[in-house]
Amino acid sequence: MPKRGYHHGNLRQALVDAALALIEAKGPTGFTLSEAAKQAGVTPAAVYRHFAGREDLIAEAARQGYEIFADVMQYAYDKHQPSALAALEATGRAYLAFARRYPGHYIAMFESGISVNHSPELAAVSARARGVQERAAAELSQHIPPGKRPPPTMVSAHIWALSHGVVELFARNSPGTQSPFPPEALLESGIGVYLRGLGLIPPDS
Amino acid sequence: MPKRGYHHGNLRQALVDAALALIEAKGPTGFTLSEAAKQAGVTPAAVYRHFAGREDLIAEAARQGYEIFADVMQYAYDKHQPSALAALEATGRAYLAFARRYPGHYIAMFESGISVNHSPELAAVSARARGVQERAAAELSQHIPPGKRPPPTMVSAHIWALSHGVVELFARNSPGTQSPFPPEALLESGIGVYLRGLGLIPPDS
DNA sequence: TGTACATCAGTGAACGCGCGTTCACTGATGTAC
DNA sequence: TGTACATCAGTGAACGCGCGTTCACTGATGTAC
Repeated sequence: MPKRGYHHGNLRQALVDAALALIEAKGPTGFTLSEAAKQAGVTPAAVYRHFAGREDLIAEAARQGYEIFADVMQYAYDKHQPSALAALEATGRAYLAFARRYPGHYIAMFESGISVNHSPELAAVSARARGVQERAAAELSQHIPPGKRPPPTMVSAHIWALSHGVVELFARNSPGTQSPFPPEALLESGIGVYLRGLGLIPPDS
Repeated sequence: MPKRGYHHGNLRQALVDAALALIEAKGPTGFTLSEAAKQAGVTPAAVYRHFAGREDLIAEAARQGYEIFADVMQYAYDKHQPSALAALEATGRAYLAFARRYPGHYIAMFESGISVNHSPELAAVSARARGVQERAAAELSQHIPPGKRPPPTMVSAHIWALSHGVVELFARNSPGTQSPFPPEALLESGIGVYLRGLGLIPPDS
Protein backbone atom coordinates (compact mmCIF):
# COMPACT_ATOMS: atom_id res chain seq x y z
CA MET A 1 0.00 0.00 0.00
CA PRO A 2 1.52 3.30 -1.05
CA LYS A 3 2.17 5.85 1.64
CA ARG A 4 -0.30 8.61 1.30
CA GLY A 5 0.24 12.25 2.01
CA TYR A 6 -2.15 15.09 2.05
CA HIS A 7 -4.31 13.63 -0.65
CA HIS A 8 -5.92 10.32 -0.02
CA GLY A 9 -6.25 9.12 -3.57
CA ASN A 10 -9.37 7.06 -3.17
CA LEU A 11 -11.21 8.54 -0.26
CA ARG A 12 -14.68 8.11 -1.64
CA GLN A 13 -14.46 4.35 -1.75
CA ALA A 14 -12.46 4.22 1.47
CA LEU A 15 -15.35 6.00 3.20
CA VAL A 16 -17.88 3.59 1.79
CA ASP A 17 -15.76 0.66 2.96
CA ALA A 18 -15.38 2.17 6.42
CA ALA A 19 -19.11 2.75 6.60
CA LEU A 20 -19.79 -0.85 5.63
CA ALA A 21 -17.44 -2.15 8.28
CA LEU A 22 -19.02 0.05 10.92
CA ILE A 23 -22.55 -0.88 9.93
CA GLU A 24 -21.63 -4.53 10.06
CA ALA A 25 -19.99 -4.15 13.46
CA LYS A 26 -22.47 -1.88 15.21
CA GLY A 27 -25.67 -1.98 13.26
CA PRO A 28 -27.21 0.87 11.31
CA THR A 29 -27.68 2.83 14.53
CA GLY A 30 -24.06 2.62 15.56
CA PHE A 31 -22.78 4.01 12.34
CA THR A 32 -21.63 7.62 12.44
CA LEU A 33 -20.17 9.78 9.75
CA SER A 34 -17.44 11.01 12.06
CA GLU A 35 -16.24 7.56 12.90
CA ALA A 36 -16.25 6.46 9.30
CA ALA A 37 -14.06 9.47 8.50
CA LYS A 38 -11.76 8.67 11.36
CA GLN A 39 -11.44 5.09 10.24
CA ALA A 40 -10.51 6.28 6.78
CA GLY A 41 -7.83 8.44 8.36
CA VAL A 42 -9.48 11.71 7.54
CA THR A 43 -11.29 14.66 9.10
CA PRO A 44 -15.10 14.46 9.21
CA ALA A 45 -15.25 17.58 7.07
CA ALA A 46 -13.45 15.78 4.26
CA VAL A 47 -16.47 13.55 3.81
CA TYR A 48 -18.35 16.47 2.37
CA ARG A 49 -16.04 16.60 -0.63
CA HIS A 50 -17.56 13.30 -1.70
CA PHE A 51 -21.01 12.99 -0.17
CA ALA A 52 -23.88 15.30 0.57
CA GLY A 53 -24.01 14.00 4.11
CA ARG A 54 -24.49 11.03 6.32
CA GLU A 55 -27.52 9.61 4.58
CA ASP A 56 -25.95 9.98 1.19
CA LEU A 57 -23.02 7.88 2.30
CA ILE A 58 -25.29 5.11 3.54
CA ALA A 59 -27.21 5.29 0.29
CA GLU A 60 -24.04 4.77 -1.69
CA ALA A 61 -23.17 1.76 0.44
CA ALA A 62 -26.62 0.38 -0.22
CA ARG A 63 -26.33 1.09 -3.91
CA GLN A 64 -23.10 -0.85 -4.18
CA GLY A 65 -24.79 -3.63 -2.26
CA TYR A 66 -27.69 -3.77 -4.69
CA GLU A 67 -25.24 -3.83 -7.54
CA ILE A 68 -23.46 -6.88 -6.16
CA PHE A 69 -26.75 -8.41 -5.17
CA ALA A 70 -28.22 -8.06 -8.63
CA ASP A 71 -25.08 -9.52 -10.19
CA VAL A 72 -25.07 -12.46 -7.82
CA MET A 73 -28.71 -13.21 -8.47
CA GLN A 74 -28.25 -12.87 -12.19
CA TYR A 75 -25.25 -15.17 -12.13
CA ALA A 76 -27.07 -17.81 -10.11
CA TYR A 77 -29.98 -17.60 -12.49
CA ASP A 78 -27.90 -17.85 -15.64
CA LYS A 79 -25.78 -20.66 -14.36
CA HIS A 80 -28.72 -22.98 -13.86
CA GLN A 81 -30.45 -22.34 -17.09
CA PRO A 82 -32.26 -23.78 -18.90
CA SER A 83 -33.88 -25.48 -15.92
CA ALA A 84 -36.43 -23.01 -14.58
CA LEU A 85 -36.68 -24.97 -11.38
CA ALA A 86 -32.96 -25.11 -10.69
CA ALA A 87 -32.65 -21.43 -11.57
CA LEU A 88 -35.25 -20.37 -9.04
CA GLU A 89 -33.75 -22.52 -6.33
CA ALA A 90 -30.37 -21.08 -7.13
CA THR A 91 -31.55 -17.50 -6.72
CA GLY A 92 -32.89 -18.41 -3.28
CA ARG A 93 -29.54 -19.80 -2.26
CA ALA A 94 -27.81 -16.80 -3.76
CA TYR A 95 -29.93 -14.52 -1.63
CA LEU A 96 -28.78 -16.19 1.54
CA ALA A 97 -25.19 -16.37 0.40
CA PHE A 98 -25.23 -12.67 -0.31
CA ALA A 99 -26.60 -11.84 3.13
CA ARG A 100 -23.92 -13.98 4.73
CA ARG A 101 -21.04 -12.71 2.71
CA TYR A 102 -21.91 -9.02 2.61
CA PRO A 103 -23.60 -8.33 5.93
CA GLY A 104 -22.72 -4.63 5.87
CA HIS A 105 -24.28 -4.20 2.46
CA TYR A 106 -27.29 -6.24 3.47
CA ILE A 107 -27.94 -4.11 6.52
CA ALA A 108 -27.44 -0.90 4.57
CA MET A 109 -29.93 -2.13 2.00
CA PHE A 110 -32.64 -3.56 4.19
CA GLU A 111 -32.24 -2.40 7.74
CA SER A 112 -30.82 1.08 7.61
CA GLY A 113 -34.18 2.66 6.94
CA ILE A 114 -32.95 4.23 3.76
CA SER A 115 -35.52 4.39 1.00
CA VAL A 116 -34.96 2.72 -2.30
CA ASN A 117 -36.13 5.96 -3.84
CA HIS A 118 -33.30 7.94 -2.33
CA SER A 119 -31.81 8.29 -5.78
CA PRO A 120 -32.72 7.16 -9.29
CA GLU A 121 -29.62 4.98 -9.44
CA LEU A 122 -30.62 3.19 -6.28
CA ALA A 123 -34.13 2.65 -7.54
CA ALA A 124 -32.83 1.34 -10.85
CA VAL A 125 -30.42 -1.19 -9.44
CA SER A 126 -32.91 -2.48 -6.90
CA ALA A 127 -35.42 -2.90 -9.70
CA ARG A 128 -32.83 -4.86 -11.61
CA ALA A 129 -32.37 -7.27 -8.71
CA ARG A 130 -36.07 -7.70 -8.32
CA GLY A 131 -36.34 -8.25 -12.05
CA VAL A 132 -34.09 -11.29 -11.98
CA GLN A 133 -36.18 -12.95 -9.33
CA GLU A 134 -39.42 -12.16 -11.09
CA ARG A 135 -38.16 -13.47 -14.39
CA ALA A 136 -37.15 -16.71 -12.73
CA ALA A 137 -40.57 -17.04 -11.15
CA ALA A 138 -42.35 -16.19 -14.38
CA GLU A 139 -40.46 -18.81 -16.29
CA LEU A 140 -41.18 -21.36 -13.64
CA SER A 141 -44.90 -20.60 -13.67
CA GLN A 142 -45.15 -21.73 -17.23
CA HIS A 143 -44.72 -25.26 -16.04
CA ILE A 144 -47.82 -24.97 -13.91
CA PRO A 145 -51.19 -25.61 -15.45
CA PRO A 146 -52.74 -22.18 -16.07
CA GLY A 147 -55.75 -22.82 -13.91
CA LYS A 148 -53.84 -23.28 -10.67
CA ARG A 149 -51.01 -20.95 -11.50
CA PRO A 150 -50.45 -18.11 -9.07
CA PRO A 151 -49.21 -14.84 -10.54
CA PRO A 152 -45.43 -15.01 -11.04
CA THR A 153 -44.85 -11.85 -9.03
CA MET A 154 -46.57 -13.58 -6.15
CA VAL A 155 -44.35 -16.61 -6.38
CA SER A 156 -41.38 -14.32 -6.49
CA ALA A 157 -42.65 -12.43 -3.45
CA HIS A 158 -43.13 -15.68 -1.54
CA ILE A 159 -39.59 -16.83 -2.20
CA TRP A 160 -38.22 -13.45 -1.37
CA ALA A 161 -40.17 -13.18 1.86
CA LEU A 162 -39.09 -16.63 2.96
CA SER A 163 -35.48 -15.85 2.18
CA HIS A 164 -35.57 -12.53 3.95
CA GLY A 165 -37.31 -14.02 6.96
CA VAL A 166 -34.72 -16.75 7.26
CA VAL A 167 -31.93 -14.19 7.09
CA GLU A 168 -33.45 -11.87 9.66
CA LEU A 169 -34.55 -14.48 12.14
CA PHE A 170 -31.98 -17.20 11.83
CA ALA A 171 -28.93 -16.10 9.92
CA ARG A 172 -28.19 -13.28 12.27
CA ASN A 173 -27.93 -13.90 15.96
CA SER A 174 -29.96 -10.80 16.65
CA PRO A 175 -32.98 -12.09 18.54
CA GLY A 176 -30.56 -13.86 20.87
CA THR A 177 -32.12 -17.15 19.96
CA GLN A 178 -30.05 -19.96 18.67
CA SER A 179 -31.05 -21.07 15.24
CA PRO A 180 -32.49 -24.57 15.41
CA PHE A 181 -31.08 -25.37 11.98
CA PRO A 182 -28.44 -23.99 9.67
CA PRO A 183 -30.12 -21.20 7.75
CA GLU A 184 -29.09 -22.73 4.45
CA ALA A 185 -30.83 -25.98 5.29
CA LEU A 186 -33.86 -24.12 6.52
CA LEU A 187 -34.20 -22.07 3.38
CA GLU A 188 -33.50 -24.94 1.04
CA SER A 189 -36.04 -27.22 2.68
CA GLY A 190 -38.58 -24.42 2.85
CA ILE A 191 -38.25 -23.65 -0.83
CA GLY A 192 -38.42 -27.37 -1.54
CA VAL A 193 -41.71 -27.77 0.26
CA TYR A 194 -43.05 -24.65 -1.41
CA LEU A 195 -42.17 -25.81 -4.90
CA ARG A 196 -43.70 -29.18 -4.17
CA GLY A 197 -46.83 -27.28 -3.19
CA LEU A 198 -46.80 -25.62 -6.57
CA GLY A 199 -46.71 -29.04 -8.15
CA LEU A 200 -43.29 -28.45 -9.62
CA ILE A 201 -41.54 -31.18 -7.75
CA PRO A 202 -43.13 -34.61 -7.68
CA PRO A 203 -44.58 -35.29 -4.22
CA ASP A 204 -42.52 -38.42 -3.71
CA SER A 205 -39.09 -36.96 -4.37
CA MET B 1 -58.98 11.79 32.72
CA PRO B 2 -58.20 13.07 36.18
CA LYS B 3 -56.10 16.19 36.41
CA ARG B 4 -52.73 15.26 37.66
CA GLY B 5 -50.48 17.27 39.89
CA TYR B 6 -47.01 16.65 41.05
CA HIS B 7 -47.43 12.91 40.98
CA HIS B 8 -48.26 11.31 37.73
CA GLY B 9 -50.03 8.26 39.02
CA ASN B 10 -49.14 5.87 36.25
CA LEU B 11 -45.92 7.16 34.85
CA ARG B 12 -44.33 3.81 34.22
CA GLN B 13 -46.96 2.74 31.74
CA ALA B 14 -47.26 6.24 30.30
CA LEU B 15 -43.56 6.08 29.46
CA VAL B 16 -43.92 2.73 27.80
CA ASP B 17 -46.82 4.03 25.76
CA ALA B 18 -44.91 7.13 24.76
CA ALA B 19 -41.94 4.99 23.78
CA LEU B 20 -44.16 2.78 21.65
CA ALA B 21 -45.68 5.77 19.89
CA LEU B 22 -42.25 7.22 19.20
CA ILE B 23 -40.83 3.95 17.98
CA GLU B 24 -43.77 3.53 15.68
CA ALA B 25 -43.43 7.05 14.36
CA LYS B 26 -39.70 7.35 13.96
CA GLY B 27 -38.26 3.89 14.02
CA PRO B 28 -36.07 2.39 16.70
CA THR B 29 -33.33 4.91 15.88
CA GLY B 30 -35.53 7.92 16.31
CA PHE B 31 -36.64 6.97 19.78
CA THR B 32 -35.03 8.88 22.61
CA LEU B 33 -35.55 8.63 26.31
CA SER B 34 -35.77 12.39 26.65
CA GLU B 35 -38.52 12.70 24.12
CA ALA B 36 -40.51 9.87 25.63
CA ALA B 37 -40.30 11.65 28.97
CA LYS B 38 -41.36 14.91 27.41
CA GLN B 39 -44.31 13.27 25.73
CA ALA B 40 -45.38 11.83 29.06
CA GLY B 41 -45.21 15.33 30.50
CA VAL B 42 -42.27 14.66 32.72
CA THR B 43 -38.60 15.46 33.18
CA PRO B 44 -36.10 12.99 31.67
CA ALA B 45 -34.73 12.34 35.13
CA ALA B 46 -38.11 11.03 36.25
CA VAL B 47 -37.68 8.07 33.94
CA TYR B 48 -34.99 6.73 36.25
CA ARG B 49 -37.54 6.19 39.02
CA HIS B 50 -39.03 3.46 36.87
CA PHE B 51 -36.36 2.18 34.51
CA ALA B 52 -32.66 1.54 34.66
CA GLY B 53 -32.18 3.50 31.46
CA ARG B 54 -33.02 3.81 27.84
CA GLU B 55 -32.51 0.19 26.91
CA ASP B 56 -34.51 -1.02 29.85
CA LEU B 57 -37.46 1.03 28.69
CA ILE B 58 -37.30 -0.45 25.23
CA ALA B 59 -37.01 -3.90 26.73
CA GLU B 60 -40.20 -3.35 28.71
CA ALA B 61 -42.00 -2.22 25.58
CA ALA B 62 -40.80 -5.37 23.85
CA ARG B 63 -41.82 -7.51 26.80
CA GLN B 64 -45.35 -6.19 26.72
CA GLY B 65 -45.35 -6.81 22.99
CA TYR B 66 -44.34 -10.43 23.44
CA GLU B 67 -47.02 -10.80 26.06
CA ILE B 68 -49.73 -9.62 23.68
CA PHE B 69 -48.15 -11.57 20.86
CA ALA B 70 -48.14 -14.82 22.79
CA ASP B 71 -51.75 -14.29 23.83
CA VAL B 72 -52.84 -13.54 20.31
CA MET B 73 -51.10 -16.61 18.95
CA GLN B 74 -52.49 -18.76 21.70
CA TYR B 75 -55.98 -17.48 21.09
CA ALA B 76 -55.77 -18.09 17.36
CA TYR B 77 -54.49 -21.57 18.01
CA ASP B 78 -57.16 -22.45 20.56
CA LYS B 79 -59.97 -21.05 18.53
CA HIS B 80 -59.31 -23.33 15.58
CA GLN B 81 -58.85 -26.50 17.47
CA PRO B 82 -59.20 -29.38 17.01
CA SER B 83 -58.17 -28.90 13.39
CA ALA B 84 -54.39 -28.85 13.38
CA LEU B 85 -54.38 -27.42 9.90
CA ALA B 86 -56.74 -24.56 10.67
CA ALA B 87 -54.87 -23.84 13.87
CA LEU B 88 -51.53 -23.45 12.11
CA GLU B 89 -53.00 -21.26 9.42
CA ALA B 90 -54.64 -19.16 12.08
CA THR B 91 -51.36 -18.54 13.90
CA GLY B 92 -49.86 -17.34 10.63
CA ARG B 93 -52.67 -14.87 10.18
CA ALA B 94 -52.41 -13.85 13.79
CA TYR B 95 -48.75 -13.06 13.29
CA LEU B 96 -49.51 -10.62 10.53
CA ALA B 97 -52.46 -9.12 12.35
CA PHE B 98 -50.27 -8.50 15.36
CA ALA B 99 -47.60 -6.76 13.29
CA ARG B 100 -50.23 -4.57 11.71
CA ARG B 101 -52.06 -3.69 14.84
CA TYR B 102 -49.11 -3.19 17.18
CA PRO B 103 -46.37 -1.80 14.98
CA GLY B 104 -44.56 -0.13 17.86
CA HIS B 105 -44.43 -3.38 19.79
CA TYR B 106 -43.37 -5.27 16.71
CA ILE B 107 -40.49 -2.93 16.03
CA ALA B 108 -39.40 -2.97 19.66
CA MET B 109 -39.44 -6.76 19.59
CA PHE B 110 -37.79 -7.45 16.28
CA GLU B 111 -36.04 -4.37 14.97
CA SER B 112 -34.77 -2.48 17.96
CA GLY B 113 -31.72 -4.65 18.30
CA ILE B 114 -32.63 -5.56 21.84
CA SER B 115 -31.75 -9.10 22.79
CA VAL B 116 -34.38 -11.53 23.93
CA ASN B 117 -32.00 -12.37 26.72
CA HIS B 118 -32.08 -8.87 28.13
CA SER B 119 -34.06 -10.18 31.06
CA PRO B 120 -35.41 -13.54 32.18
CA GLU B 121 -38.99 -12.27 31.84
CA LEU B 122 -38.37 -11.29 28.25
CA ALA B 123 -36.78 -14.63 27.46
CA ALA B 124 -39.68 -16.45 29.11
CA VAL B 125 -42.46 -14.70 27.29
CA SER B 126 -40.73 -14.95 23.94
CA ALA B 127 -40.29 -18.67 24.55
CA ARG B 128 -43.98 -18.89 25.30
CA ALA B 129 -44.85 -17.32 21.94
CA ARG B 130 -42.49 -19.61 20.13
CA GLY B 131 -43.97 -22.53 22.02
CA VAL B 132 -47.43 -21.94 20.65
CA GLN B 133 -46.18 -22.00 17.11
CA GLU B 134 -44.10 -25.07 17.65
CA ARG B 135 -46.93 -26.94 19.26
CA ALA B 136 -49.17 -26.13 16.32
CA ALA B 137 -46.51 -27.36 13.91
CA ALA B 138 -45.88 -30.50 15.93
CA GLU B 139 -49.51 -31.40 15.96
CA LEU B 140 -49.78 -30.83 12.28
CA SER B 141 -46.79 -33.03 11.54
CA GLN B 142 -48.58 -36.00 12.94
CA HIS B 143 -50.76 -35.98 9.88
CA ILE B 144 -47.76 -36.42 7.66
CA PRO B 145 -46.43 -39.90 7.00
CA PRO B 146 -43.36 -40.29 9.25
CA GLY B 147 -40.99 -40.94 6.38
CA LYS B 148 -41.47 -37.59 4.69
CA ARG B 149 -42.13 -35.62 7.82
CA PRO B 150 -39.82 -32.69 8.44
CA PRO B 151 -39.05 -31.89 12.07
CA PRO B 152 -41.87 -29.83 13.58
CA THR B 153 -39.50 -27.10 14.69
CA MET B 154 -38.48 -26.75 11.09
CA VAL B 155 -42.03 -26.41 9.89
CA SER B 156 -42.57 -23.82 12.57
CA ALA B 157 -39.43 -21.97 11.52
CA HIS B 158 -40.57 -21.95 7.90
CA ILE B 159 -43.93 -20.46 8.74
CA TRP B 160 -42.36 -17.94 11.03
CA ALA B 161 -39.75 -16.90 8.50
CA LEU B 162 -42.35 -16.50 5.79
CA SER B 163 -44.56 -14.44 8.08
CA HIS B 164 -41.70 -12.26 9.21
CA GLY B 165 -40.47 -11.77 5.67
CA VAL B 166 -43.89 -10.70 4.49
CA VAL B 167 -44.16 -8.22 7.32
CA GLU B 168 -40.74 -6.73 6.79
CA LEU B 169 -40.85 -6.50 3.05
CA PHE B 170 -44.47 -5.90 2.23
CA ALA B 171 -46.46 -4.90 5.27
CA ARG B 172 -44.31 -1.91 5.97
CA ASN B 173 -43.62 0.63 3.30
CA SER B 174 -39.99 0.72 4.31
CA PRO B 175 -38.14 -0.30 1.19
CA GLY B 176 -40.10 2.35 -0.66
CA THR B 177 -41.50 -0.30 -2.92
CA GLN B 178 -45.17 -0.75 -3.34
CA SER B 179 -46.40 -4.12 -2.30
CA PRO B 180 -47.65 -6.02 -5.31
CA PHE B 181 -50.31 -7.70 -3.22
CA PRO B 182 -52.01 -7.15 0.12
CA PRO B 183 -49.72 -8.74 2.69
CA GLU B 184 -52.56 -10.82 4.06
CA ALA B 185 -53.22 -12.37 0.68
CA LEU B 186 -49.53 -12.92 0.15
CA LEU B 187 -49.06 -14.70 3.43
CA GLU B 188 -52.21 -16.74 3.17
CA SER B 189 -51.43 -17.96 -0.32
CA GLY B 190 -47.81 -18.63 0.63
CA ILE B 191 -48.81 -20.73 3.60
CA GLY B 192 -51.37 -22.47 1.43
CA VAL B 193 -48.78 -23.50 -1.13
CA TYR B 194 -46.43 -24.56 1.61
CA LEU B 195 -48.99 -26.77 3.32
CA ARG B 196 -49.88 -28.29 0.00
CA GLY B 197 -46.21 -29.06 -0.40
CA LEU B 198 -46.32 -30.89 2.91
CA GLY B 199 -49.16 -32.98 1.57
CA LEU B 200 -51.58 -31.60 4.09
CA ILE B 201 -53.89 -30.00 1.63
CA PRO B 202 -55.04 -32.02 -1.36
CA PRO B 203 -53.31 -30.79 -4.51
CA ASP B 204 -56.55 -30.05 -6.30
CA SER B 205 -58.12 -27.85 -3.65
C1' DT C 1 -60.34 13.99 63.40
C1' DG C 2 -55.77 16.02 63.60
C1' DT C 3 -50.90 16.21 63.70
C1' DA C 4 -45.95 14.37 62.83
C1' DC C 5 -43.30 12.11 60.03
C1' DA C 6 -41.45 8.62 56.71
C1' DT C 7 -41.72 7.50 52.05
C1' DC C 8 -41.24 8.25 47.51
C1' DA C 9 -42.17 10.33 42.85
C1' DG C 10 -41.18 14.11 40.78
C1' DT C 11 -38.04 18.64 39.66
C1' DG C 12 -34.46 21.37 37.57
C1' DA C 13 -29.90 22.32 36.87
C1' DA C 14 -25.81 20.51 35.40
C1' DC C 15 -22.31 17.24 33.31
C1' DG C 16 -19.55 15.53 29.50
C1' DC C 17 -20.03 13.72 25.07
C1' DG C 18 -20.14 12.96 20.28
C1' DC C 19 -22.84 14.11 16.66
C1' DG C 20 -23.49 16.38 11.74
C1' DT C 21 -22.33 20.32 9.49
C1' DT C 22 -20.01 25.04 8.14
C1' DC C 23 -16.20 27.78 7.11
C1' DA C 24 -12.01 30.02 5.83
C1' DC C 25 -7.81 28.06 5.14
C1' DT C 26 -3.71 25.47 3.03
C1' DG C 27 -1.10 22.00 0.91
C1' DA C 28 -0.63 19.02 -3.21
C1' DT C 29 -1.45 18.18 -8.01
C1' DG C 30 -1.52 18.91 -12.72
C1' DT C 31 -1.66 21.87 -16.78
C1' DA C 32 -0.25 25.95 -19.89
C1' DC C 33 3.29 28.22 -21.84
C1' DT D 1 12.89 21.52 -18.49
C1' DG D 2 11.15 25.17 -15.57
C1' DT D 3 7.99 28.42 -13.80
C1' DA D 4 3.16 30.43 -12.82
C1' DC D 5 -1.08 29.46 -11.75
C1' DA D 6 -5.73 27.23 -11.45
C1' DT D 7 -7.88 23.44 -9.38
C1' DC D 8 -9.24 20.80 -5.88
C1' DA D 9 -8.87 17.55 -1.81
C1' DG D 10 -7.80 17.92 2.46
C1' DT D 11 -7.33 20.50 7.42
C1' DG D 12 -8.70 22.20 11.90
C1' DA D 13 -11.39 24.95 14.59
C1' DA D 14 -15.83 26.06 15.69
C1' DC D 15 -21.03 25.85 15.94
C1' DG D 16 -25.34 24.49 18.11
C1' DC D 17 -27.73 20.55 19.47
C1' DG D 18 -29.80 16.93 21.94
C1' DC D 19 -28.49 13.00 24.05
C1' DG D 20 -28.31 9.84 28.48
C1' DT D 21 -27.32 10.23 33.05
C1' DT D 22 -26.27 12.23 38.00
C1' DC D 23 -27.44 14.84 41.86
C1' DA D 24 -29.28 17.35 45.69
C1' DC D 25 -33.64 19.02 46.19
C1' DT D 26 -38.84 19.44 47.16
C1' DG D 27 -43.56 18.65 46.95
C1' DA D 28 -47.28 15.20 47.58
C1' DT D 29 -49.00 11.06 49.66
C1' DG D 30 -50.15 7.97 53.08
C1' DT D 31 -49.60 5.91 57.64
C1' DA D 32 -49.06 5.86 62.91
C1' DC D 33 -50.70 7.48 66.88
